[in-house]
Amino acid sequence: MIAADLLAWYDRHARVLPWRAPPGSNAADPYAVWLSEVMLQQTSVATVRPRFAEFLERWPSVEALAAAADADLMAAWAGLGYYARARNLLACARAVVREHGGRFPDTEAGLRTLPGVGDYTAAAVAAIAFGRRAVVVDANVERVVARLFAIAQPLPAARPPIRAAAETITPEARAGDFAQAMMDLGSGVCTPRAPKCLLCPLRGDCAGFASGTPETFPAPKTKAAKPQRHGTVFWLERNGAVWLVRRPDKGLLGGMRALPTGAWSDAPPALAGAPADAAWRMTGVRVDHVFTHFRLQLALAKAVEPSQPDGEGEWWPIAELDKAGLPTVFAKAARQGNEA
DNA sequence: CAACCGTGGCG
DNA sequence: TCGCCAAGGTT
Repeated sequence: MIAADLLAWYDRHARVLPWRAPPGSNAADPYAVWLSEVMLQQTSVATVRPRFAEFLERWPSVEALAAAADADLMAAWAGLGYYARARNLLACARAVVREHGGRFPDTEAGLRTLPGVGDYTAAAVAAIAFGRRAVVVDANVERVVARLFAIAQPLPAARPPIRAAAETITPEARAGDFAQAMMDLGSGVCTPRAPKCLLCPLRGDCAGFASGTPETFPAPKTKAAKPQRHGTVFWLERNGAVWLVRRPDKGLLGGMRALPTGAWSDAPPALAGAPADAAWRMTGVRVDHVFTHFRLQLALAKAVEPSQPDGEGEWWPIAELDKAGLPTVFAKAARQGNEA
């Protein structure tokens, strides 16, 4: 009995995580569960742990979060990546307050209508916060199930059979614990490489283990090479302050505060796109950064005492740059721009 | 369906 | 050093 064996293992080995209800308690707060699930999308537990605590202290309820200023929320999310999550987080909190009286929908279908809540998150919140039976499938569950049933097709073709198999082992009772147990198992035992099968409570029911090569499931999807792109980042300084802009809501680093940049191209550019007339100096500093689907190298240009910059922006005190909420690539550029 | 969208840690 | 990977969602 896979679910019973897994739940017994979970009762002994569950990770203690701040967004989980204390052992023996059913007091999961839907707001905290939802917030943690959004933060955990494609983001490691170790990264989320301190940021979750910051958010929950600063915005203890969905009403408090819904009342946050956009700029404050975006700055608080800086460094976590996938910034559409932050925009959707705010839109979702406001929808819950305005359209649902401040209470999260308690069904998978109701949750699924909220911004930033997809199939996985709707199922996870329904199961963990509301005790609903829901089939929760994330990357951990995909791997565990592909091995349990020795599903050999490559992703994403393997998703429908994986989901069908997950459906057959999801219990009616304790569906939230079952989902978290599957994720704990995938994270710590049924790992992508070198799975620890000798520690696994499901070893006896695992077709992948029986095959002798459990680590080959699921077959990986082929990944495209990352192209190299280039651009210029502008450090514009006056009276101990630097000129910052806000990026458009859509696209890369959307909605985030940033240093001005020119357009990006396939080859090292010059000063096109400078935010003001000034005695620009190419510093020779290069800022390298890797995004999900391309590499970027920014050449750092620097100037002081310019004319009034073109367009919208703000002079930000250099001594307080750590409070500006810059995405990592611009935090790196700013640190080097200040020294160059 | 596939492209787009960040970042940090680890082997 | 570098590729892989993570509690995915949107278009």
